[in-house]
Amino acid sequence: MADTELDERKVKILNAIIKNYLETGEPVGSRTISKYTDLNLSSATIRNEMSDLEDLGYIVQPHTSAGRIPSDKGYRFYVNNLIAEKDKEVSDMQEWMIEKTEKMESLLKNVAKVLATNTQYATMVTAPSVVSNRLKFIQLSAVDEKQVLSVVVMDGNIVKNKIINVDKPLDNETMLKLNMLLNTNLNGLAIDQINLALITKLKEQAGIHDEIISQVLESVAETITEDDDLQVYTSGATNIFKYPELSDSKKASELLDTFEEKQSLVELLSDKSAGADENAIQVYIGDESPISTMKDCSIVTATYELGDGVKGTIGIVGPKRMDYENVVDNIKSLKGQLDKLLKNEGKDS
Amino acid sequence: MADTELDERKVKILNAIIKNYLETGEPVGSRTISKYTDLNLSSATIRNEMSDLEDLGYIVQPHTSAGRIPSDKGYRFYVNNLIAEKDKEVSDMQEWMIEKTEKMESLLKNVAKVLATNTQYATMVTAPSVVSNRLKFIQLSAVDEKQVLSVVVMDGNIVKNKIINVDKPLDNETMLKLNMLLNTNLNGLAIDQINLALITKLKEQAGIHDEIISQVLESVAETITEDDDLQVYTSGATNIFKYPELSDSKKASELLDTFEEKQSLVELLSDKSAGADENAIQVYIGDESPISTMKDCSIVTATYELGDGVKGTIGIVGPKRMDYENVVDNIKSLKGQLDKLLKNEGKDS
DNA sequence: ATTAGCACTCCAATTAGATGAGTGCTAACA
DNA sequence: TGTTAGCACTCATCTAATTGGAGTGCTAAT
Repeated sequence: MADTELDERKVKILNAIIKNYLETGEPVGSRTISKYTDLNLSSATIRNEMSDLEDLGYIVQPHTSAGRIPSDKGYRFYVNNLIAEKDKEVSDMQEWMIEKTEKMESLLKNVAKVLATNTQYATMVTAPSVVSNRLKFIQLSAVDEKQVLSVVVMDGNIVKNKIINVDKPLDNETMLKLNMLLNTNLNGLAIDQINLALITKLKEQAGIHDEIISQVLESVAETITEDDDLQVYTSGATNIFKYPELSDSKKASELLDTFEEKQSLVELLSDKSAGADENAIQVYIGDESPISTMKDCSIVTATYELGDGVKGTIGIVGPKRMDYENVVDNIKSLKGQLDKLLKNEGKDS
Repeated sequence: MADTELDERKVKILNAIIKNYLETGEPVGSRTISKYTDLNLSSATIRNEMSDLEDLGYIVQPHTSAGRIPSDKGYRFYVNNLIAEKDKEVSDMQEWMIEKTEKMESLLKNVAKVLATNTQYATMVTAPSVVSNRLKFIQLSAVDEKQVLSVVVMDGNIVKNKIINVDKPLDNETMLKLNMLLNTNLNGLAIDQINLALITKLKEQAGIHDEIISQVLESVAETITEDDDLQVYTSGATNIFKYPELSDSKKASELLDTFEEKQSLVELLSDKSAGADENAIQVYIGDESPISTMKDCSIVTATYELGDGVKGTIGIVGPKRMDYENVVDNIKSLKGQLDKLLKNEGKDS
């Protein structure tokens, strides 16, 4: 549709306006464009074209007799073209990051940090959602008379533990039996494969200890789903102060608040409403954002995968005039690396 | 010393000035004090006294012909008196918080949050330092051929795990033996009790598996000390926007940065230089702060204990005109609860 | 279709008063 | 001797008026 209403010259001018605005953050006038582009057109001509572009809704004037700035529609046009263009290459950088992959947690923290440093925007990364991730290992151990420790290891060496209280001590034999039972039946299963039938079967086999099994299972489920909703690592939130249009006290405070609160970030990152292609990079511009405190921002998100199921999400929040090109590149690169890193289960330590 | 250079009337006036400034955040003038206090003195007299107080360094004028605001020395005087006065009572509130004590981590997050909500300042809490904390339980398990999972449980149910790579698979028997060895020798020991002699002894007993033992021990040490330095939970950092004197773009950005970076917070919270009494509440006012970005803030910290050794620290950062009284009360109350909660090892779930 | 020229608009920065809270000092008073 | 009233003075803050300049829209000429 854009192709029909914009001729080539308008596209060029629009791009020039946006690029210039991305750099300066100031409204851009006709004279600037007249020189900035290689079109060799006078400012007057540019003015006419700009007037058209404004009518079409791609740019707006903050006030009469100011330059133009891109509207959300303008940004959208720019981004769409950009992504279409860039969808081939996935560069390899930041390899160094992989060294420090001791734990999922520190890995993700690092990812957020690297991304924030590279882009100078605020970033966030969700921990892989364990849905459709596979169990690798389960172990119960008696810590003392009344406490049992359950350790669950998932693919990708995500380890979770939980302490369960029991009424009376479990003897060694029972412990062994339960461990055997759990491992033989559950190993290699994805979470959503643990259904009621399986649970019933397990309980039967546990005999008089069925109650313990159910407690354990409950705790396993709990262990896994627990506060997965809350596992978001953020970094570079204070970068927003680098952009005057976001750093007035009220806006900055609200923004930083949502970054600290994290809950709404989870919702944002797990938002599947808009995007058709699950696997692609999502861009929310201004009002497109599902979070009201980010109406003046743009958000770029992408999901990374592990094994078969969809896993986690990385996201970047910045001003609308963010350097989409750089951001998309960075996210793609990181996404690629995470995919690779997490699928390769041999790698760990 | 303060007693010698300040007579009772000056103290009253100084207190009045500080209290008023705590409320308003505006420089306070002589007329205000003249009415505010029950001294029945004219503004002129107050002016004379204020002039004296300024000479003595307790208050300063932001500029000629403005009211006075407390200097760091003034705050210090106020705080010293305050704490001396309040050192008896430890109130009990926020009992509800205890319910959610599933894990140390979420507990501490909650502590930070509660404190931030109650005080409206920025707060931070360090995880208990495991030095001189006792080992309760160790378990090694083979996850697959090349990976061994080590789980370490400390007093207070702090659980840490780590995956160790091994060259060749360990058979069940060896595993059992190693577990036995580790648990019989190490359980109940504090970290600093695991010395070279003990390690040598363990290795000897492990026979041909001494290398594995040393790997495991290394990993245990690593597991425990790992990034304990980095375990700081913060909350309410954005509260600083509530205080105009801190919320100009530059200051706010720097402050929030140190809160995000966390590393310097660790140093701050583990700073033992100033305070004589380890167990008391520490107050840093303005320049007394070891962190340069907090020169315009005041910081209140306190340590909480578990078992025998010193444990973690809680801290509050706010404007110099913070409500010291409320803050101290809150910290004391929380400190008391944490002490109680963590010492009582029966409680868990 | 493009361009030069010009009047017009409006933001942003500057300046000039005006305001008022607060001080320091002096002189009078109890 | 300590306290108070009075007064001149300072200085941040607020308001309004002034200005400069960037940028536009329109028109007429090329």
